[in-house]
Amino acid sequence: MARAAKSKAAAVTSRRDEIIEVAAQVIAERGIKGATVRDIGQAAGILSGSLYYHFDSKEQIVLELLLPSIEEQYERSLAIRAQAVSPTAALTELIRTSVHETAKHPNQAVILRNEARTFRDVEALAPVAELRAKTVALYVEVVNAGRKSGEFRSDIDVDIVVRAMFDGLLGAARWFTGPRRRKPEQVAAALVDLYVHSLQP
Amino acid sequence: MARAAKSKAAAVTSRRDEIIEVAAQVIAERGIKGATVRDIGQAAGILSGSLYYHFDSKEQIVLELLLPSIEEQYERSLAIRAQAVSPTAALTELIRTSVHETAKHPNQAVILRNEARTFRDVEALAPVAELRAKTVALYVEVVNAGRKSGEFRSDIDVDIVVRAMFDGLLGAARWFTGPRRRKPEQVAAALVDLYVHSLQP
Amino acid sequence: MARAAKSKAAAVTSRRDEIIEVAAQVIAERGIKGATVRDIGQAAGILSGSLYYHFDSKEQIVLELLLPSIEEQYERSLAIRAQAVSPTAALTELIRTSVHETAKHPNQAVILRNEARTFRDVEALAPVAELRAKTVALYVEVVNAGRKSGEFRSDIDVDIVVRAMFDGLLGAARWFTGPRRRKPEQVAAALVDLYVHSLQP
Amino acid sequence: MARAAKSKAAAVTSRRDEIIEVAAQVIAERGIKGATVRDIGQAAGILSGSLYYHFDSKEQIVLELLLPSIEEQYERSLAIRAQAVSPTAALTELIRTSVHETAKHPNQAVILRNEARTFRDVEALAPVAELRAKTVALYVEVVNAGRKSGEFRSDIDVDIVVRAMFDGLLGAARWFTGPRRRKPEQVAAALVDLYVHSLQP
DNA sequence: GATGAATGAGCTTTCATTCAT
DNA sequence: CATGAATGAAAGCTCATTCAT
Repeated sequence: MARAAKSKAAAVTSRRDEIIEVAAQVIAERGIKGATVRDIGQAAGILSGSLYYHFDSKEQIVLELLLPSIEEQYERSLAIRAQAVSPTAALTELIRTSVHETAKHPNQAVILRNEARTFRDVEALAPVAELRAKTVALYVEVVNAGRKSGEFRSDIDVDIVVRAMFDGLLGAARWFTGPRRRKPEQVAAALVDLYVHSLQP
Repeated sequence: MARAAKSKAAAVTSRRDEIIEVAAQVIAERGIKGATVRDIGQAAGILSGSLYYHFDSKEQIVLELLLPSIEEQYERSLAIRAQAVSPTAALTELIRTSVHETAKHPNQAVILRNEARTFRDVEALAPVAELRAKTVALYVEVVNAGRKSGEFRSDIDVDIVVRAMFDGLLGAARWFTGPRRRKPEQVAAALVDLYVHSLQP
Repeated sequence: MARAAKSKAAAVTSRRDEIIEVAAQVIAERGIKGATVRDIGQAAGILSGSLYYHFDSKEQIVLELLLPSIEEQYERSLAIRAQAVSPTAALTELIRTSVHETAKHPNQAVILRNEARTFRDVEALAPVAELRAKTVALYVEVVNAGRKSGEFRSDIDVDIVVRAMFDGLLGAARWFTGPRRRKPEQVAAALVDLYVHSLQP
Repeated sequence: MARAAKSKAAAVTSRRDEIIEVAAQVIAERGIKGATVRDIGQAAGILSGSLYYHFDSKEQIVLELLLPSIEEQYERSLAIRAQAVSPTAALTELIRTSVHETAKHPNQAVILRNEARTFRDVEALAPVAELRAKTVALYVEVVNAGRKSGEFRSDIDVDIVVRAMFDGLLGAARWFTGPRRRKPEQVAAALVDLYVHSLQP
């Protein structure tokens, strides 16, 4: 009976989570506008109308599929900055964590990369846009700290550099899907090297 | 009369080009799927149906709006590689040109960045996808040449570095639209510095 | 100058008639609804808008293209009935004339056959429907006369027989267009034989 | 309860079939091009968009509405030819069956008569055109058999006669719709008499 | 007489969403 | 929980028609 209860509880969350996982894949492939609720339903093995038993709207599915992973990422980033012994160590760890997170949730990363405009325009997805902005701001702060401490070059345009870095990180999902795969460590190492090296005097 | 003839000649190409320019802006703002032909028509000051006097389909508008600028960019890239005195000079010039091109056609750049998936999936837009792939390949070749010549570090994953670089360049449109603008030279300099520096031993 | 005037006069009617002839072909091929004014214009070598210099509407083109030939046919039918020495001779001549007329204007015949419904429904084309009805009535009268005179069998349902005959005649255009052509005399003979023979005791 | 189950089972096929039946009527009245999906939806009591829950396209509706009845007719024709004791008997039965089938599905017959061109031109409707051609061919074979056996006159142009016959049969729907109705037996008898009589020496 | 550009109504189709069963 | 059927709004596109040049 403990077993039954457990599997029941598991199943309860599972159905929603299953749908979310499947939706992430479909939406990563076709975009938010391009992925229809029929597509999502079909991939989940139910009719599109049945999705509305689990979710209030398509937007809500998108939100629930993105929010946990970027919240987690943002909180980890906060922790990293708080605990890091130096800006260099902080940035290194931020990049590394970002890449590993992307490897774990490549579909979410793809959506995040491609639909920034949607997050700005669709009311319901504002939290996503907001967390993204906060994450970028955090990167900027770390780089600025490095400039002050002398670890990073001072003759750089921080905004431009950080945005370019961010764009590079957002594209990393490419290495964890489809053909030409890489190991997360490999990608993380390459990007840490690229960006940290470029900031050093 | 020379003047009249001239303005007449200008008007001949003008209507189509006007529409294309306006469409680029609308589509950059809302995406290919998100921008309706009604939106485009309204921005151009005509009814959506009237667009079909000038173009066969929405897809054709997208194609005509993208193809010239990426063709130009690709051909310039070929010329740069052919004429550059060294891989370092070549890469520097590639980045600089890319940024300036982006500054000249920011809407096209935004679309190019956000809709890569669409180019792959929509038959009619295949030429765009193809040119993009060829441009990436050209960057890879230049970086590889630099590694062989010893100008660039040999301990890098070229694919990862070039893709990250490309992602950074594709995002540059952000600095030429909306608020927080930068001068093209400034952005070009920052990105040249970022990427070339990171490749040097 | 007589020549010039003549060729001018000829040209004046010619343009309209040219268009009508070309329209007949296009409409026979694609139907009244299916043939667009663009199609017609293109076949005539002008833009669709230019058709409206010559005609008030698409409907008017259809009307002008059909009316002359069915008016002529109706009047000939009247004359035949008036002059014929017997119902058998009359029917024979009606069928023969109908086939030859069809051979001369196969496109009109095709339209007449396929769009009877349109003539009923479209106000402007009412004259066509009316003339058709009158022609059918004339056939009925001739057959009835033959029954009274004893030349034709009296044990037939005149309405049914005449309609079937008419359907057969309307389909004759098939032998004067496309592949598998026949000579008008051949078709006329075959149909005279078929229908007259079937009416004889 | 048996009753409930039955009506349920009936309802299962019912919705699609209801729509098809209603579409047949609307399309017979206005033609394939002239009948809009809105017309069909309205006649079926739903919005046009809802039709697409049941069918993929308007073309599919047309196909499903025609195919069963002409398939049935073709197969019956095959059976008749196989079982008939003589060409005369075969032709008699072919005509009789055709008329009764037309009486049962007058809307389909009207469409079949008026839209032959459409079946040729619209890819999706090719099966209809094909079956029609095969049916005509079958009639030709039967008449040819009769000529060889001496039952039918040998001095006729078989193609012309059979086509005229076919045109007459296709028009028979007129007697089963609107005013001036006839009983199927009456029409069948009249047409059998007309065509068989005309073929006999 | 003809063109080029546009209108406006209407077309087929798509899609997020709702709801009785 | 899920289905089957529908809604209603909106999408891309077509087409007869108009009109200044």
